[in-house]
Amino acid sequence: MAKELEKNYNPADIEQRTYEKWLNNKYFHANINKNKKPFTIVMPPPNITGQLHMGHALDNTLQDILIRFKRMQGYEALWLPGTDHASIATEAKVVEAIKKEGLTKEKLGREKFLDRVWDWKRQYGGHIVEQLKKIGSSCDWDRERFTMDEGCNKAVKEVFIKLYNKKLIYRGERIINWCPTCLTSISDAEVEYEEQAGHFWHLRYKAVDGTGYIDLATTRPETLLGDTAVAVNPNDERYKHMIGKMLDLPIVHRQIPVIEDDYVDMEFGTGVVKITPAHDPNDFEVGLRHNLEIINVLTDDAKITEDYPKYAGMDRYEARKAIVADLEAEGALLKIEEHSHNVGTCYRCGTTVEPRVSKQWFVAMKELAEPAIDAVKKGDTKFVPSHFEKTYFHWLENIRDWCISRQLWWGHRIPAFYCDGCGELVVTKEDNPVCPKCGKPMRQDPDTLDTWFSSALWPFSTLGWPEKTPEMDYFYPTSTLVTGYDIIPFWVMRMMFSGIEQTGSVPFDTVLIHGLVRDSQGRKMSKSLGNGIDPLEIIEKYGADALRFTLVTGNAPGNDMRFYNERVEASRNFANKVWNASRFILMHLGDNKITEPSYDELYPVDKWILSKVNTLVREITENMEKYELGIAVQKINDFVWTEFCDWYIEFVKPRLFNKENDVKAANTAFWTLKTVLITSLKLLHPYMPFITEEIFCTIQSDEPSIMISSWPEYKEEWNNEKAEKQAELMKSVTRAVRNTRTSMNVAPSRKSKVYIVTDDKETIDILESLKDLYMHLISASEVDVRTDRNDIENNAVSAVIDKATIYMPLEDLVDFEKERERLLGEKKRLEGELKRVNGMLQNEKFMSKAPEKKIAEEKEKLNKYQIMMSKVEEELKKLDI
RNA sequence: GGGAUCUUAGCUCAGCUGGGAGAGCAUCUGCCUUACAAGCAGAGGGUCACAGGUUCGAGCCCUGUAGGUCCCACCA
Repeated sequence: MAKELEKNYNPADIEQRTYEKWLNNKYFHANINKNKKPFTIVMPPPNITGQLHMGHALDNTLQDILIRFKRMQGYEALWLPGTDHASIATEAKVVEAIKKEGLTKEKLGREKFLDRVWDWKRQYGGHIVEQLKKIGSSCDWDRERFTMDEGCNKAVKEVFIKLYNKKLIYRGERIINWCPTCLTSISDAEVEYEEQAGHFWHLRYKAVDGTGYIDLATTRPETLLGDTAVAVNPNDERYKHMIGKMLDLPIVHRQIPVIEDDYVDMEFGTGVVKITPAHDPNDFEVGLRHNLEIINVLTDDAKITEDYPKYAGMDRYEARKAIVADLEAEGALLKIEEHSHNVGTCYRCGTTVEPRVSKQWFVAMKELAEPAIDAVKKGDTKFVPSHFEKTYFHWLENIRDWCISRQLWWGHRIPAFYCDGCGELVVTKEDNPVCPKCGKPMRQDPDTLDTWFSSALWPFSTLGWPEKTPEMDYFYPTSTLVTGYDIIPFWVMRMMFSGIEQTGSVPFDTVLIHGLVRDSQGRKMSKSLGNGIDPLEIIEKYGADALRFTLVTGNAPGNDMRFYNERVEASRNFANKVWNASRFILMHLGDNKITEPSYDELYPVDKWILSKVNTLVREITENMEKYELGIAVQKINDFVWTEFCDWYIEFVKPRLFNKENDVKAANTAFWTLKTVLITSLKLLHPYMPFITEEIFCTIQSDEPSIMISSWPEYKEEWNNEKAEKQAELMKSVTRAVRNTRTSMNVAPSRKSKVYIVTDDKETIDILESLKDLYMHLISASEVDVRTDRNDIENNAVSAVIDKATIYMPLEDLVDFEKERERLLGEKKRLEGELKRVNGMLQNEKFMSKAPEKKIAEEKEKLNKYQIMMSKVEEELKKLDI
C-alpha cells in the first residue's frame, strides 16, 4: 500500500507524537561509549520561575541543532538539561504567594518557609522543562539536574570549603550593594546603572571655631546624617588653611574633621566631598584610609534608623525632603542645581541599590581570574565570534572580589558555623558541628549563596563531581557552551575559573555566543513593554520547525535579531515546500518499487543533482563545524527550493508521467529523487527535526528514525563536472527563452517552435539529446538544434546565450521596436562587461601580479562575451534590414 | 571617560581566508501549468555611511570622521 502525505503540512498533530516516539525510544539518551567520541553540551539552566521566552527558544534551538548534528555524525552526543533554583526570584514568588494568606517568611519560620518553596518548585518548577520539549529539544532527560539537588549541594559545599581553606573565600565587613526591596546583598555584576535626573544640593559646613566655612555639593543630602568627615585635595590651595579643622555638621551638629585625600578631584564642583563611609563605596575607601567612623543611618529597607528620632522611619526619599527643608531652615542650603547622574539599580527588581557596609562572604578573585584569562589566551577555550574574548578579558582583568552571601533562605546555606560561647568560626561539611574549642553546639550562618555560585559549577557538578564518576571522565570537559553575550560576566567567566580551579581543565572548548531576540522595531522584548512574543504561540500557529528555522535564518553569531511573523511565515512556507516536494514524489511513486540503478544508467540531470547535493553536503558540514548555522540553513533552503524543486523536479516530470511506457527511465528518476530528498532531509533535520522525521519515515522503511541515521557523507565519485555543464546549459536555454517570451508579452499558453543555432559540437550533442528534458520548460512545440540559420523565419525573435543563439518564430506577436530595445539592452550590458574585463587584462600590473588562475578566468570571460557580442550585433543588423 | 560593535536594495538582514553585489519580505508584470496560490514564471531597485590609505584589485584589511546600539567606569 502506497504511503501518502496530507496536502498541507500540519505541524500540530505530528510534533506531539514524534516527540513521544523519540522519548519512548530513548534516542536522546547518551551512554558512555568508548567506541565513540563524546560531544557534550550542558544546558544553561533556566530558572524554575521562568516562562519560556524567545531567548530560551533561540538558545535551545542552537544547542539542539548542534547536538542533533553531532549525534548524526556519530558522536555520543549528550545534551544535559536542568533548572536553576533562582534564589531571589523564587523566594520573591513564594513570599508573594504566602502574603495572600497573611503570612510572612518570619511568621512561618525558616523550615516551614523552605517547605513551601519546595512545594512551589514541585508544582511549577517543571513548567519550563515541558516548554523546552515543545521546541523539539533532544535533551537526555534521564540526566536532568537541579542546582539544589543532592549532587549539586555536595559540589557547592566541597568548593566552598576548598576555597575557604585556600583563603580564597573570606568573610569581611565591606561596602556592598544592598537591595532594599529584595532585602539582600547583591554582587557588582547584578547592579545595572541607569541615567536618572537628580539634583545637586549645595551646602555650607561652618568651622566650629568660627573661622570660615566650606561649601560643597551632594546628590544625596540625606546621607549627611552619616557624614564623618569632609575631604579636599591635598594640593588644593583654596582649602589648605582648613585642613585639620573641625566643622559643625548641619542638623546633626556633630563635629567632623576636614581631611585631605587624593581621591578628591579639584576640578569638579567646589573641590570638596563630604564623606559618608557607610553609604558610598568611594567614601568607604577614604574612611578606611583615614580611620573614620562608619555611621550607618539606614535600615535594611532603606529607612532612617532610630538613632535620628526626627527622621526615624522615613524612607530615603522622604528623609531627603525633610532634611533639605531643615537645611534650608538652618541656612545651610545655598542652592539647588539640576544634575543627572548614574544610579545603580537591582537587576531583579529595579530598585535603586543602597551601598551599605555589612559583613559578607567574598570570593577573592585575583588569583582565580589569572588562569581563566590565560586559558582563553592560549586557546584552550575559544569564543565564537572571537571578539567576545575582549569582553571576557575586560571583565576578568578588572574584577573585584565577588560578594557571594545573600540574606535569603532559598538557596545553598553557607556551611559556616559560629560558636556563641567563644566566637569560634568553623567551615565544615557537617550539619551540626560542635565547637572544637569549647565543645558547645554551633550556630550556622543564616545566609545562603549567590545563585551563580552553584551555576558556576554546573558543567561538572552535573556530571557527578566531586565524585570521580565515569561520566566526568568521559563527557568532561564539555564541548560547546551556548549562551547570550549578556551572560558572559555572570556565568561564562565564573564557570571558567571554577572549572580550572576545581577540575584542572577548562569546562568547555568553545563558547558560542548569540545575541538578543528583539521585537520588530528592534526593542528588547520585556514584560513592562508588553512586546514579548510567546514562542509557544508561534509554535501553535506555525509549528516548532518554522520557529527554529526563523531563529537561525539570516543571523550571524553574536548578533541581535528582530523577530516578526513575516519571517516565521517564510520559514513555514519553506517547510510546506519540502512537504509538497515529498508528497509529489510519493504520489507518483505509488506502489512502484525503486531499484538502485548503476551510476551509468542515470540521466545527466540525475548526475547533475547528485553532484550538486554532494557539494551541498560538504559545504553544510563545513559551515556547521564552524558554527555558521545561518549560512548553512540558507544554503539548504536555496538548494531544496531552487535546484531541487524548481529545476530538478521539473526536469524529471516527463519521465514520471511516462512511467508506464518507460519503467527504467522512471526508476532512475525515482531513485535520484528519493536519494536527494533523503540527503536533503538529513541536512535539514537539525533545523527542522519534526517535518524531516515525518517525511523520512514515510518515504523509507529501512531505518526507524532520521535523528539516529547517519549524517550524509561527501562522495568524490558523485562529483560530475560534465553533468553540471549539461544541466547549466539547459538552464540557460530555458532562462533565455522564458525571459525573451516574457519581455515580448507572449502568453504562457502559446507554444512555439524553438530553433537553437550553434556551431559548437558539444552543445549540439547536449541540447539535441536532452530535448525531452527541457522542451516542456520553454513552451516549445518542437526544438530544432542546428548549425545554421538558413530558412529560419525572418521575423523570429532571438535570444543570445554564450553557446548559442535561440530563435522563436512568433509571427504576429513580434514587435520589432521592442525586439530592438531588448537587444540594445543586452548589447549595453555586454559592453559594460567587456570594458571591465578588458580593463583588467590590459592592466600590466594585473597581468604581472594577479594569480594565473584569475587571469585565465578573465580571459575565458572575455572570449565568451566577445562571442555573445558578435551574435547580438548580428541580430541587430538583421532587424535593420 | 574607556571599550566593543554596527552603518549593504523600500524594510529586515546574509556576505567565510580581499578577485564580477545576495536572500527573505515588500513593489511591478503575467500565470489557478495535474506537488505546493503557504505556489509558478519574469522584472525593477544598491557610487556597500563618508574621507583617506594599503593592494594589480577593497563591502571585506588599515587610519580618521559622522551617526546608531551595547558594555564598563564614574566626580561627591
